[in-house]
Amino acid sequence: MIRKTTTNKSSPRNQHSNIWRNCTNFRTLKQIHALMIVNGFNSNQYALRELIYASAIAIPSAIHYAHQLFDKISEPDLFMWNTMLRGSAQSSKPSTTLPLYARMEKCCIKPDSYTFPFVLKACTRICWVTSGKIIHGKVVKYGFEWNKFTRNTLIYFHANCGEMRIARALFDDMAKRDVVAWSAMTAGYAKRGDLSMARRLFDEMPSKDLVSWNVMITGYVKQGEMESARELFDMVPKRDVVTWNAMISGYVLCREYQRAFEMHEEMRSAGEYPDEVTMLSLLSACADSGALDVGEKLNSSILEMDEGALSIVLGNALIDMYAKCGSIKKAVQVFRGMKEKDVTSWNSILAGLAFHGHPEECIILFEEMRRTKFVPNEITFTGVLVACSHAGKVDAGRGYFNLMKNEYKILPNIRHFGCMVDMLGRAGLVEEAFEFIDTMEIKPNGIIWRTLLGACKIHGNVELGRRANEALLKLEHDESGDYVLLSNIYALKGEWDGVEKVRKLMDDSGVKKEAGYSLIDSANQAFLHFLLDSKCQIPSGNRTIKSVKGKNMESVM
DNA sequence: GTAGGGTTAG
Repeated sequence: MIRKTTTNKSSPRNQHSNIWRNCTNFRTLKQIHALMIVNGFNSNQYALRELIYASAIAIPSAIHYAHQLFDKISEPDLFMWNTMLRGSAQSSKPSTTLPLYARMEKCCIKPDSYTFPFVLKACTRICWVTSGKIIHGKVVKYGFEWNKFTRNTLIYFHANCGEMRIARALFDDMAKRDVVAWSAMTAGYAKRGDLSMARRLFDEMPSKDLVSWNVMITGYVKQGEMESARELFDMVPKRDVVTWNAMISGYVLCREYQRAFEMHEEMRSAGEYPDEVTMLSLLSACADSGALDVGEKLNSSILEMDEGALSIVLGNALIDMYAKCGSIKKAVQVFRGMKEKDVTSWNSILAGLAFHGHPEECIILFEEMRRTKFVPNEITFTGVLVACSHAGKVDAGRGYFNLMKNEYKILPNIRHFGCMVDMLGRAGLVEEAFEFIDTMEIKPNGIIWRTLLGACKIHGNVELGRRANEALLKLEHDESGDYVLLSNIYALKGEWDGVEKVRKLMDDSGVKKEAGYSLIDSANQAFLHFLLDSKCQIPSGNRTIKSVKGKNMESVM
């Protein structure tokens, strides 16, 4: 048995209403909605409040439905607006919160003390610094800066987005600092890697609760300081699932998979139930270590949860785990069996096929994806281009590369270029690969030149090989002399693991990765106008959202 | 009906 992360919280009103108390899943929700329409309650304000609450908060998977319902309500009240903001902020798409708030302002609905904590939570989750600062201004304008909840959320926002000075000023200027404010500051220092400052706050806190302990433990875990984390873990007066998850994810991060698995056993013995997050950590441990047997057991546990309803994230993690453990058939089976999928589900299976010996199937499945509503992203194309490279399909690869740029407006990143160079090099088109590098909008990194160098060796092109080698040496001399030195030291000692680590470090940091851009859709126009109204400078025509590592980042304006 | 901690794809 594992417990689901999201609990179905009931509003006080729900407790008085049997029909809503029984509304615990999407199907029932739709039935109740149908009953409302049939019985003429679909314009009753209280019934609508319940309906919005159930779809936006109580049943997290229904948030999309909540948005559709909400759009049809002619004059939603403040409670409904706040409920929608709350639901959006905690959903998988927090970026929908700000356009919603902008619409609220446009409708001349005055916010109350509940409004801003939700909006700020969204800004924090997606690190929308500029928008969050504008919201901070609104908080002051409407006079909520002294509201305890709002102020704590503001501190958390600034601390989490790297503005420790602002967070500190807000914190110092508080009449009564509660444990939430202390924990927010501790988390902020820990996040920027200042563990000694974080620890000082943690030790100075007048009182600590479970969350403060978890914040400090997580701080150590994120910096790989597992010994300190363990020390606190042994000292903590009470543990919850988050405490266990922090430790498990820490051991996975520092590749101590066996310890992570042992922690999981220990956790169950202590009577704590794993949740979705525990499972995600453990599945990634299986994927990285090839522990198929453990992965299969986890799969069984997951299926016991919630009458076998598999969440999208867990389905995605299972696909990845099976693919990386060499069980590609099981990976496809999980993918096919998923009732709901997202773009990550497609990316997981496409990458699984591409990287584990099934490039043709990857390409076929990608064509299937294009026939669905799912829009591929930059990660999708990494998988597809790898598949073309491994299958030797040069024409298809060139086609998909252009499709990505022209149809989906995705700027190719260093991995995409790497795939193309690899593909051309493998096919013996070394000269074309060289010309291709010349056309790159971003500076080639070590991987690109090494790939080309390898191809030149195989195909016996001495002249181009020499040029690739020169470029590689120049790059390493210019940008990563220390890394090379370090790498050589490892190599001298025969520590090839170290060589690989340094090389990875070089390739990850040596090249400035350009962010991909995508257009804000028309639904977000209200948000744009909101930003413009807020005297935020946006150069004309620069209506962009940056997409970095799959996460939407707001424009830097 | 409000705030803080843990998370999957290259």
